[in-house]
Amino acid sequence: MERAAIELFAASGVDGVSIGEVAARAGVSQGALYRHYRSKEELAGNLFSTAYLRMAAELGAIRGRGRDFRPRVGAMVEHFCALYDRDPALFRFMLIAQHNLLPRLRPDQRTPVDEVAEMVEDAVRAGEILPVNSLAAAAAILGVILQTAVFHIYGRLAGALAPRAVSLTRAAIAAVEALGQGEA
Amino acid sequence: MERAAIELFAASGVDGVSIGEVAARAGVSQGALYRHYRSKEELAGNLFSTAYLRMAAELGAIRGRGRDFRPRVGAMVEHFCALYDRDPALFRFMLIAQHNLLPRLRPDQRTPVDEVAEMVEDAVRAGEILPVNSLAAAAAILGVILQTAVFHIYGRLAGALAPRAVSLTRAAIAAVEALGQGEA
Amino acid sequence: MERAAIELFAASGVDGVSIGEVAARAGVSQGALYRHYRSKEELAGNLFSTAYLRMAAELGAIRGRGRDFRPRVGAMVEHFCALYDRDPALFRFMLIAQHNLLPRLRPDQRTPVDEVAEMVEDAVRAGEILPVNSLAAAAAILGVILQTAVFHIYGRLAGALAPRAVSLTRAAIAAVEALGQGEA
Amino acid sequence: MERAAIELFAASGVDGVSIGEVAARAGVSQGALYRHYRSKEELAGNLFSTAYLRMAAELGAIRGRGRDFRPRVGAMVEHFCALYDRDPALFRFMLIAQHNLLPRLRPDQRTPVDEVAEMVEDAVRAGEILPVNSLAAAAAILGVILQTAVFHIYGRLAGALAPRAVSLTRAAIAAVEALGQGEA
DNA sequence: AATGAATGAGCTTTCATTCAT
DNA sequence: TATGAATGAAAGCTCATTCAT
Repeated sequence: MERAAIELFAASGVDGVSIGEVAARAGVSQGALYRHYRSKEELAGNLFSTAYLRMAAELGAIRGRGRDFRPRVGAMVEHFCALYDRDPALFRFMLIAQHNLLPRLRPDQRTPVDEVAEMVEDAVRAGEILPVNSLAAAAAILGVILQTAVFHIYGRLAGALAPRAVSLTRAAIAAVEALGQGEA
Repeated sequence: MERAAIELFAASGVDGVSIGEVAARAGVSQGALYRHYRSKEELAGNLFSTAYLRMAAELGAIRGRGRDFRPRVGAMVEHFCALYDRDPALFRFMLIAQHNLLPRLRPDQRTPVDEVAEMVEDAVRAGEILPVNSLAAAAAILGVILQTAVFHIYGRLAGALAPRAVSLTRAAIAAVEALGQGEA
Repeated sequence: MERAAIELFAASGVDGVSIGEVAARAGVSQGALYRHYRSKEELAGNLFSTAYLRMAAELGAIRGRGRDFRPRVGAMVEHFCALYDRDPALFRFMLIAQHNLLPRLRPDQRTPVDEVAEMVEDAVRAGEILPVNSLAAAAAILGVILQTAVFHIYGRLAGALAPRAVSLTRAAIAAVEALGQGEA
Repeated sequence: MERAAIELFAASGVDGVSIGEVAARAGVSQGALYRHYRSKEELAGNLFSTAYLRMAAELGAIRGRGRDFRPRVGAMVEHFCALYDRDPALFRFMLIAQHNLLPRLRPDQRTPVDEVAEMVEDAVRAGEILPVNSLAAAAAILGVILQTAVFHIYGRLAGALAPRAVSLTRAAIAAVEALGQGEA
């Protein structure tokens, strides 16, 4: 059921898919959906929150596994690539749905953005990189990764994302370092 | 009318806005909209195509004004920042709507992606940067810019985008150079 | 303008044609139609009444030209065939539109049905045919003619209607005579 | 639901009746109609096809029950009269709707016209009547019946149709025989 | 007098949601 | 508990009609 919803939402957007289509693809009745979710909005919101916060937790775990900036960025990039390769529909769903569903998160919930930004702050504190606005840096890191994923989704780039992980990591780090050089 | 539509589409997505709402905000009747656009889809599609292709043309003009890679990237980044600062609603509309509306473009129409990628190819040919997959490089450049804009939209970053143009340019160029170092 | 309306109404029915389509085919603006007719219903009603009452008047004239039953029936049949061959659209319009527009006629207006029925009464009075319900006889006469026209419209019968006039006349008269034999 | 639709369509034509009116008369919601028929056009089309093809099948059965021309015509006429008396709304619906809905039938589907025409061909082959164009003959037979029904619908003739069956049969046969006399 | 943009009511259709079975 | 028919509130769209120019 969740699978059916994610695939359809990824293809047509939440508003572009009816409950009937989700039920049909899931092989259950329309009414059955309402036993698990009180409304379509709750269905979409739950799916998004679950995936988004889980990604945040996984990035948090990566952050907890090491101390050095470069390997941490590398591990995060690899994580994004692995998720994309394993479940492009889920990835696309998150990219599309964030515009409508991000505001539903409670302000205290840790997001992937928070984790990336905090990792940058760690690196600044440790003197590994020049001082930099951590959110601006997070934007650069995520932008490099996500826009590459978008190009894969739209067919501009072919193949799996994982083979690009090394160069994406290098690009993300270079971008952050370049940002820092302006703060002097 | 176009303004009303862009602002509402930017706020709630095309599917999240009814023709009635567009008409009400534009101060005209619903029927009047259909004198100008044959359907809601055509309205959204026209608005998107116009803005998207215009951006491509402007990037193309920038490409035509100079030869050197770094100033060109700088001019493009500034162009994006200026558009964002001048019309954040239009910017947000393009970011949101691309997922549904990009497939409506004819394959022969030049997009911003094409222009950025070609600029990268120019630089490779001129020996200004190491050889690199031009689309991967375009993804890095656009990712750095657009994700920063997204953070502004969501309030993660404050103020205008223009002041960030210089450091964004540096970050974008650094990212592309870093990508090239992997191709050796 | 009237021509355009008749052709379109004949093809799709009055309700199936918009004022805009009539105006477009007539080469005038929509507003211009309202200078001549106060509403679409008046347009359709006027066209129908004019054609229908004119046909009645012409049948009345035929009735006035002779006394004998058989030649009168023949002249009427020929008249129907000629109208069909000259203007099938008008014929089809009358056949289709009567269901909606007949009730708009004033009860005192003489219709084709009245003329045919009265011709039958003349013949009964003159002893040319056995006594018969004149409306039942009119139904037989008109039925033979009109259903043949319908078959031409739908392509079941090909060519012009005029060549069938003689046999249709014979059939119509035979039907009336057969009706009369039951009244004994 | 079907009943409500037939009665309303018979009174005002398919285009003259809204789905809301059908639903109201049927005592269900508008949406409920769409569980059974995908569109108003499908509703009208199904009702027409069902009734029209059923009539064809019943005429076919009559044709199969006997061999001789006159009793067959009589049985068919009686069948039309009985249908009219039992369900004048359905009869009127078929008369009105054929102009729009006949083209929806597949060419291979047998219609009442086919059955009547084939019955005529049988009679010609058996030497019961003079050679005659079977479709022209079918037009005469159907015209005599249907135009009489039309007169009943419009109040020109009163009472039930069944009492007219015998004389209508005589008239129809006489008309066909008269047609044949022209072919010599 | 003619135009054609604008109106607003009404139409067909969809769909999230409910509920009897 | 699961189903799917029914609901009713919109939505997108059309169109007869009006009216400023």
